Amino acid sequence: MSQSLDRALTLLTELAAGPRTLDELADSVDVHKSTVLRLLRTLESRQFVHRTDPRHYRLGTSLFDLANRALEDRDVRRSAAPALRWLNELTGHTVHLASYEGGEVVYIDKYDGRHSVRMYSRIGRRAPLHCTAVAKVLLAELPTGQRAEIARSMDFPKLTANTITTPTGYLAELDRVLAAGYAMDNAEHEDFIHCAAAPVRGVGGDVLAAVSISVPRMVSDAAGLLDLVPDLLRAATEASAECGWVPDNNHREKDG
Amino acid sequence: MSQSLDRALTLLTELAAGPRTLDELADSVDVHKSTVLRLLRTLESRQFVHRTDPRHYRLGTSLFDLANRALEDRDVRRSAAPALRWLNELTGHTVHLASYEGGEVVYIDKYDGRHSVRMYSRIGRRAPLHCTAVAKVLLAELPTGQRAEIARSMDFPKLTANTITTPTGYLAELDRVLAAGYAMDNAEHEDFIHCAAAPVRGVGGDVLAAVSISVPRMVSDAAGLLDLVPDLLRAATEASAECGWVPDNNHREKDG
DNA sequence: ACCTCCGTTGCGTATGGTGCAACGAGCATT
DNA sequence: AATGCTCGTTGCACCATACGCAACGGAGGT
Repeated sequence: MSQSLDRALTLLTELAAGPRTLDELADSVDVHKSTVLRLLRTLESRQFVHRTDPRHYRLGTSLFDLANRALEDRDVRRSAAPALRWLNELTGHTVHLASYEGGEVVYIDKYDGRHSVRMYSRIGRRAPLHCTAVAKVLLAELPTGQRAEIARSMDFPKLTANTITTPTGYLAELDRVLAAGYAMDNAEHEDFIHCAAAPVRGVGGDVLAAVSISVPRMVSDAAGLLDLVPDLLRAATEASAECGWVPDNNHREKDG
Repeated sequence: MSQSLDRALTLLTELAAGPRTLDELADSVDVHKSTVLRLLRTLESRQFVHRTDPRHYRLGTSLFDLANRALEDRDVRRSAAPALRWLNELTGHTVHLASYEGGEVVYIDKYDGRHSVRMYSRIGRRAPLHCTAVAKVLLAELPTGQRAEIARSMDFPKLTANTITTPTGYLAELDRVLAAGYAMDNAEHEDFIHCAAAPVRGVGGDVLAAVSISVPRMVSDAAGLLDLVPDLLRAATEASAECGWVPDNNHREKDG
């Protein structure tokens, strides 16, 4: 494990929170500032960081370039984009695309809704597993053993009155999602927002990603959210088709 | 300058182009694969890279998180978003936001148009200085000496029939931009697209960013593009207002 | 004009990163 | 089913490299 690289990554993470001075960075990594200076110089030469004035560093252009290049290469993202956009324009609500990788659920695309509500999400941000509709969709079709494993090792911080707080409760919820073909987040993450999510499938029928729609509770109640589910499913189906999915037969029996 | 860090950054850049195996990466950095393996492990432990299967690495979630977090913190971007969105929905064309930093012009936001034309741009990507409307806007108001300096050190690859290929031609163009208050890219970058761009100003009246609108030539000719300029300027003005700009008096005289 | 605060530099040291070579798992080929 | 290949992985010994220290110098404030 490379020490200097690890420190540099810490620096980048720190810089993501906003511009920093050399001293501040040295404190946060807890090494001598000359060391930090060298790392910063290397990062700067590759334009991963950038100094705005002599005393402040911030993240540089290479980082944005890299991240967005990689995002664009995600086939799901590109293929799903038109359907997401359609859903967003049709309903006016915020639409997300998330995928499961490396044990985490990550937002890989986002279309802001017309209601200017403050939303916790951001492209690249990790979504909590226990209280988001996208996570439920993405985990629901994993093998039963793996699901149980994940549920056991998860945290269940209670974020609202409705948050599911136990592994068993969560596994039961995943079963409901599996049966319904879509997932709900009944204000389990934030008090004022509820969501619905549906799977985007690839060639083999496996879940590549999850589309979700987030609606302020002030704008519509549970019934109103349910009314949007057909549109959500239509967008998800269209996105799946773009990803090569062929809806030959139902695949719900295949679970062992 | 840190050797291992530098190598790691090369690895990240390489991975941005798509998934790679250990050997491929070792070749591209030209070091022993065991060394690459260690670097990758460090990157993996911080989730900057992620292995999809035992043999392939790709960029990980931290990178997306970092980049987009930093992007969101850009005040210009957040402040300009509503105006850009408005312009995008009104015209149906692709809208960009770009800023000048560290000697480069970088796209920091993008709203896709309804015409599905292939566009060279991407958030985080660097825009060529000599043939894009955004670059012209961002460079136009720099001090004359700095402008000349930049023009001298620039490259002028001829990309289309209309590309400006000389420093003097470019400086003359910047003067036109300064006088007009907006910039055009008359298919100087790509044969089939032309653009117009206008400045977004901050409290002091200085140019924080540039908004641009890109239109396929198949859809509208030069006159048609000009017709869009008032809308473009309106969006830019609105974005500027959000950034704290107060249009007290014209500041065109202030140039020395 | 002084002082302080911080970024910067040179240098000696030993830590941490490197390449080597051998191992082993997974896959394809016969 | 057995063999050979490819490619990721591990342990080890060496020395290059990244580290901390301490002294320097410039900018900004009082």
